[in-house]
Formats: sequence, C-alpha cells, structure tokens
Amino acid sequence: MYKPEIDNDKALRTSADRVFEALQDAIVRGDIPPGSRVGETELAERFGTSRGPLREALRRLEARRLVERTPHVGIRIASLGHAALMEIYYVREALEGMAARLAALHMTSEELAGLKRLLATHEQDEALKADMAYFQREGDLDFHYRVIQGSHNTALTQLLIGELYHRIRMYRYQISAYPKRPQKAFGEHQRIVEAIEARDGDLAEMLMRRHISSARQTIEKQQQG
Amino acid sequence: MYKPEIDNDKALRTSADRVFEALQDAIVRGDIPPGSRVGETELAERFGTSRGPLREALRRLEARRLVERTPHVGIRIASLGHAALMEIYYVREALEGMAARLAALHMTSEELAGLKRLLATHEQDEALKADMAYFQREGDLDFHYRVIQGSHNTALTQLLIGELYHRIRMYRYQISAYPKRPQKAFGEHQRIVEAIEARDGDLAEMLMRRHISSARQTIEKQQQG
DNA sequence: TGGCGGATTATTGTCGACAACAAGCCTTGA
DNA sequence: TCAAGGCTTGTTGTCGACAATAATCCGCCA
Repeated sequence: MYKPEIDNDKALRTSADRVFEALQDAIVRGDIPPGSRVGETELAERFGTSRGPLREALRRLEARRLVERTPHVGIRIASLGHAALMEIYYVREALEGMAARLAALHMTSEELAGLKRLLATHEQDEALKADMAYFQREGDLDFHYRVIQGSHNTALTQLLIGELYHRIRMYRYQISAYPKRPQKAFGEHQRIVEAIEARDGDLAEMLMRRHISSARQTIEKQQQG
Repeated sequence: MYKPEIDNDKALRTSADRVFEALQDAIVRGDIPPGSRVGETELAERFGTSRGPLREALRRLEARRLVERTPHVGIRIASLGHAALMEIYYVREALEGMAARLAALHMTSEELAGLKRLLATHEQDEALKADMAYFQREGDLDFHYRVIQGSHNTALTQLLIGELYHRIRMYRYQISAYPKRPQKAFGEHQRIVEAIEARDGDLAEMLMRRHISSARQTIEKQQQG
C-alpha cells in the first residue's frame, strides 16, 4: 500500500492542489500500480478529502496523460509502454536540442557556473563510484533541468518539465533494468557545457540531440535484446 | 456578448466535457476578452450547468494555459503577449521540424496523396486570389496538421495540436494585423512536401524549421516596426 | 486630509446527497 | 446448454448548500 503524503506542504492552499501533487507523486513513484483501475471514493478517502477536489485533480492528471478516463466507467492509472517511451524520446530530442541552443544564447554566467559545479560534483561521484544509482537517476535529470531552464523560454520549460518528465520518471521507476551508462553520459554532458560556454548554439543543439538520441538507442537495444 | 454554443455535439456525454470544449472555443475565438476576470457562477449560468463540472473544465483549461487561476481569487482568461508567442514559435520550430523528419519516414502513400491534393487546392485558391484570409488562417493550419499527424508520433501530435495550436489560433484571432505571406509560404510548403515524398528526413526537417523560423521573423519584424 | 484598521460582502473552496449510467448477475426461454 | 433479456448493484455525474478566504468599503484616528 502506498502512503498519501499530504499535509507536507502548506504552501499549496487548496485541497485539490495537494491531492494533485500527492497523487502525481504516487503515480510516478509506482505506489499505485500502472494500469490499475481505482475508484473515486477510494482515492478520496485515502487522500483525506472529498470527491469534488479529487475530481479536479484527476482532470489535471488526465491532461498530463498520467490517468486515462472513460465516462461513466472510471479512471485507470496510465502505463507507459515501450513504444510510448520511444515517442517521448523523439520529442525530447527536438525540444532539448532547442533548449541547448537557446541556453547557449541566453544562459547567464551564474547559471553556467552552477551547471559546471554540478558537473564537478558528478565527476567526484563517478570517481568515488559512490551511489551511482543516484547519479544516473536524479543527477542526470538535474543536469537536463538546468539546461532547459537556461533556455529562458518558459513555454519550452513548461512543456518539458511540466508535461514530459513526469512520464519519463514514471518509466524509470517501472523498469528496474533501465539502462545506465554514466561514464559515456558524463562525457557528453561535459561537451554540451563546453559548447554552451563557447556560446555555440549550433554545436550545443547538435550535441544534445546526439546525447538523447544515443540514450534512446541504448534503451531500444536493451528492450529488443 | 458571446454565445455558449453547447449541446451542439451529443457525442461528448458529460457536462464537464461540453463546457470544456465550448469554453475553449469561446476563449480561442476571443468571445471572452483576453485578460478579463470571470466568475464561476457567471460562467456556470452562461453554459447552463453547475459549478462542479465547470470547475473541472477550468482545471483542464488551466493545464492548457488558456486560463490562469489564483487560489481564493478567481480565474482570468489568458492573454498571449508578443514575447509568449515568440517563445511558442521556437517550440514549434523544434517540434514541427522533428514532425517533418518523422513524416518523411512514416507517412503513408495515402496521407502523402491527401497532402498533395491539399496543396493543389491551395494553388487554385491562390491563382484565383479567392478568400486569401481563409487560406492563410485555416488552410495553413491544415497543412501543418497533416504533416504533424504524418509523423505517426502520438506524443508529438498531442503536444502540438492539443497544447500549442490553441494558443496560436487565439493570437491569430486577437491580432487582426497578423502577418500574411501566402505566396512565399505556399512555395515553402511545396518544397517540404517534395522532401517528404523523397523520404529525405534531414531535408524535410531543415525546410520546416526554416519555414517556421521565417514566419517568426516576419511577425517579429512587423511587431517591432 | 491621508492612512490604517476592522467589518462587510461577494467570491471561491468544500462537502454530502441524489440522479443517471454502465457492468455484472440472474433468470427464463428455446 | 446456451443465449438473450431484464434486474440489481455499484460506480460516476451532477447539484445545491455551507464554510472559508480575500478584496472592498467605510469609519476612525493621527
């Protein structure tokens, strides 16, 4: 059974917002089995609220493709298959390539310094071979988050972080055999930062696209083999 | 005052779905002034339903960035400024470039034939100089819709058609001086189709990106000048 | 006269109850 | 024995009412 984890952040005032975040987290972390059908009353009781706010949260999760709904029947937790993940990787390649290009143009020196510090941290982690899972799971996402935000394009950022990355993280939780290639990825990250520092938008986009494309090919190879 | 236009489609069963579509249409068409604040009770009465389904529809519109909500205060219709439109055009350039690349790989011969028929229709319209506004407004969107769907990537299609294009259409309704460049756009469309027909993904992506980029520059020039 | 504070009011947030629909089960007939 | 039909049951969809919050307005004081 999964824990609701509400009330942990009072900044979100309305109950619908709390349920939205808690439910999204539960879905992404896999606490609720993907593809399972859940009742509204059950969920409402579990999260300590009424069906009204819960339904509002469900509508938002539906828009993010984390739950699927059929009228008069109910909702089921989305399950991200292999084909759907491949589709998302093509979208990532396009969007994050553009993000890297814009980051090379618009990233501030402070943001760039922070990005280089992050890479240095990763280098130490890699040297120590300590907690490699963390590096690959969240550290990799940290790097991409920073490049995306460095684009200073809110539409792009919202689309990537607000829409796509939840599903990617859900897949990472689902598949324990998610491919990890820290050494190669670290080198690619470094070259991308170098291109951004050189303010070379063309190169930054090309390197980011190759980086994501090779990640996709690694997953594809592992799934087929 | 604007007309609700509900009950026009009985296929959508629930009231929340009907209100969602009707309200989205009213916002996109500008029937509700952008940036204006509207009350829930007022909207519920106008669309002939209760506040419950209306709030669910508002949550979905909030996820699509068509309304902005602040807790305990209310909602306001989104207004798409010049900077936000420019941001969207960079996202379009990235996503539709990828769509053109994938369309060159995956488009069926039937879809390609339909796309060529659409271009032939546009050529006639242009030759006759008949209803140029329609060509530029909806015909141009038709062309892009078909290329996007030709990618056979549902994640990409959902993001572009389900999220971004509503806002672009809203801007086209807002700004009467929206730039129109039918002759040049038509030629670019033709070259893109040729690249897709030749199954040249690299070329198709490059041409689509240049097509959207030059459209963005045209808007930018007109706005600044 | 201007600013601050409290009360008012209108709006949003939440809840429980009722209605409507769909799925499953049972019965009945061939 | 199987299929078709209706009924039952459990769920979702909808509504109205109440509570809570924030903005506004008025009065008071410096």
